[in-house]
Amino acid sequence: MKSEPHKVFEQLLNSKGLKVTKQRKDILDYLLKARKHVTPEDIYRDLNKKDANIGRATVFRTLHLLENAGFADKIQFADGRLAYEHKFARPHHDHMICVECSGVLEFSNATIEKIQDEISKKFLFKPLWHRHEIFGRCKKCNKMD
Amino acid sequence: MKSEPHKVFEQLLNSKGLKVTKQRKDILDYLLKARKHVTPEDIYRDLNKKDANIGRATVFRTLHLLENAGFADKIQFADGRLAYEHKFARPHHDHMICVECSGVLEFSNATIEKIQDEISKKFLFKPLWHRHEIFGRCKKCNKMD
DNA sequence: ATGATATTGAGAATCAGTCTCAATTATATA
DNA sequence: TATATAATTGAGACTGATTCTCAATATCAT
Ligand SMILES: [Mn+2]
Ligand SMILES: [Mn+2]
Ligand SMILES: [Zn+2]
Ligand SMILES: [Zn+2]
Repeated sequence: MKSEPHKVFEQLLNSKGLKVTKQRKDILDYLLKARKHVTPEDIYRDLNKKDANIGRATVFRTLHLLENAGFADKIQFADGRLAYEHKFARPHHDHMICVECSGVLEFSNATIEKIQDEISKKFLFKPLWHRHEIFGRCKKCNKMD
Repeated sequence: MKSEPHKVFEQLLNSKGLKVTKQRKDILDYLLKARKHVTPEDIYRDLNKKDANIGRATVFRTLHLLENAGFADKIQFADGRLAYEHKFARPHHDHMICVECSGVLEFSNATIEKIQDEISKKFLFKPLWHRHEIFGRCKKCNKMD
């Protein structure tokens, strides 16, 4: 049984004349099953632990594909590292990122989103996407100092 | 006559047992005079046009120093490039960044800032800094498509 | 002026990400 | 199913940004 996200992804590939490959399916799968934001290197390492070998280039290519299609989003830790999460059946949200443990808390606030749109309009700026990241110390890391 | 920011910077250096060097003064000066967000490479290139030569390493080292001291902030363009601006007598603000021309518009909104703090508190997250960047097309680039 | 110490720039090293290209794979069609 | 065509792949070279190393130099307290 093929999950809904896989179906949707394959429809996208078909509609663009792209091919449904094992690598693309594996990477989407990995993102769907991940419980946290994962780095390209996580994906590369973990998928190569199993059977198949998959190239780094393919990991990056596929992440870009998913991102451009609106199926994945990225966040950036305090040290610059990028991490991805899938967007299937997940509403938009922003992040609080711990500078100690790189733990991520998610939040969303309708008022903030509304004000953003008003500001954009005022400046005649056409917003495409945004990132709103709060860096600090999570509850746990705060206690330990 | 030494400007206030230079005085403050030198106080910081003294208080940390660091030395007041020509390179550090030149880089601060460059930031103070820049009318826009500048990249490390901008600084490196322009300062080397004149007399002195200054190493790339020193540019990065000094930017980190200023950033950690709270005297400079960075933003990141859609393609990942970093740019800096000084924070002397400039209140906090966030950015709208054009994905076409990398032009930057600045905004600040007290309500958004307040809600952020409330959210942080709710999650027992201790915020240190944040970035709120809206990517899209500026008025000019929007017209041209 | 001297000496202790911090700073410097050149260039090597690192790192994430991109590019190249020959071999492989997916898919449409017969 | 076999074939033809075009997209995809992984290895590894390459890139650009940043960091590191270290011997030479500059700063500053004395
Ligand atoms: Mn998230
Ligand atoms: Mn700004
Ligand atoms: Zn933490
Ligand atoms: Zn623009």
